[in-house]
Amino acid sequence: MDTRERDGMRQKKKNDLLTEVELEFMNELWALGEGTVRDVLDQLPEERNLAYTSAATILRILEQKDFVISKKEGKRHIFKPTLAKDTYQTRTLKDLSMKLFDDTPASLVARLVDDADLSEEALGQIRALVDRRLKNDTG
Amino acid sequence: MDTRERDGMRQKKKNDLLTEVELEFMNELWALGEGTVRDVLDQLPEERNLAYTSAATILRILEQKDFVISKKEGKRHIFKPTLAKDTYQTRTLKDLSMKLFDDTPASLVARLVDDADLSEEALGQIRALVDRRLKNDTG
DNA sequence: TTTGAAATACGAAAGATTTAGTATCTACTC
DNA sequence: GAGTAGATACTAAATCTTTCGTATTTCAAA
Repeated sequence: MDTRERDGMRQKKKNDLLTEVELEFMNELWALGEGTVRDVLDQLPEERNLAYTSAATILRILEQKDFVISKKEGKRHIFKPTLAKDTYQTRTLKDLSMKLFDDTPASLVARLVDDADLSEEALGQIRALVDRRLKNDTG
Repeated sequence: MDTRERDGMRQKKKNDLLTEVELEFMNELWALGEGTVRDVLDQLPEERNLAYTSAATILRILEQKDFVISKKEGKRHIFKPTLAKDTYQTRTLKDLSMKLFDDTPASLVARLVDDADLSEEALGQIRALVDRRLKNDTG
């Protein structure tokens, strides 16, 4: 009934994307470089009001899923991302492009530049980025 | 303890993003324009193997969440998206930009054009899009 | 008008995610 | 060494997501 249960493959639903809360935590760790439960918790906005043990649980889960590793220093754990934010950004864009933009990245950018809210400045930056990349490839 | 429970606001956790399976279904509806449970089910890939009643449930949930409306025709329901795919694409990009790209769309595009897998063709298309938008704004 | 195939309505099991409580451990201070 | 502040380990409740079964309804053919 479930694909994963057949013929002994038994892979645990390749979950290479972060959940909402996991991403929230990874963002703090990416900003910090590394940190303890307390460090991450202190980065969260005032109104977040998350229990210390909840934060510890999230980090434990991130470690189980191999998004972070931890080393012990004294009595506390220090957590560090196992992948760069860049890498995860690329992965996410590929996924989004596939699921919502017919696997054509150009249409993703099309939607973005059609967005009325996009500033002239942002538009200029985008153009510069594309130009640079095109030059580097051909030159 | 939960923000939504305070001071009578009682808004049901503004959930303007689709879950994975919901998106899968909306993609079919966007492609079809509109359709019955059977129509959508028939669009899904062979190996998906989803029970008819499961599909019906997903569509019911989508209607509860106001992503689709239905009209009755004979004994069956015909479901139709309440928002255009374009609109949802923009919404998703805003969300992603905020959560993973420091709210700067340019850095999202930066990551996209830095992706080695991106074809020359896609890059050209992207450039054309940006150029056109810039011309339209200034001209 | 009976009846049967196909549709809907409803409920709920199973799994994933988010949050937090209780128990335990650890290092420092006295 | 005993006590304690603060950390981790483990368990689990609450909610959300995904899936499907059973009961009921509906239209149309015989």
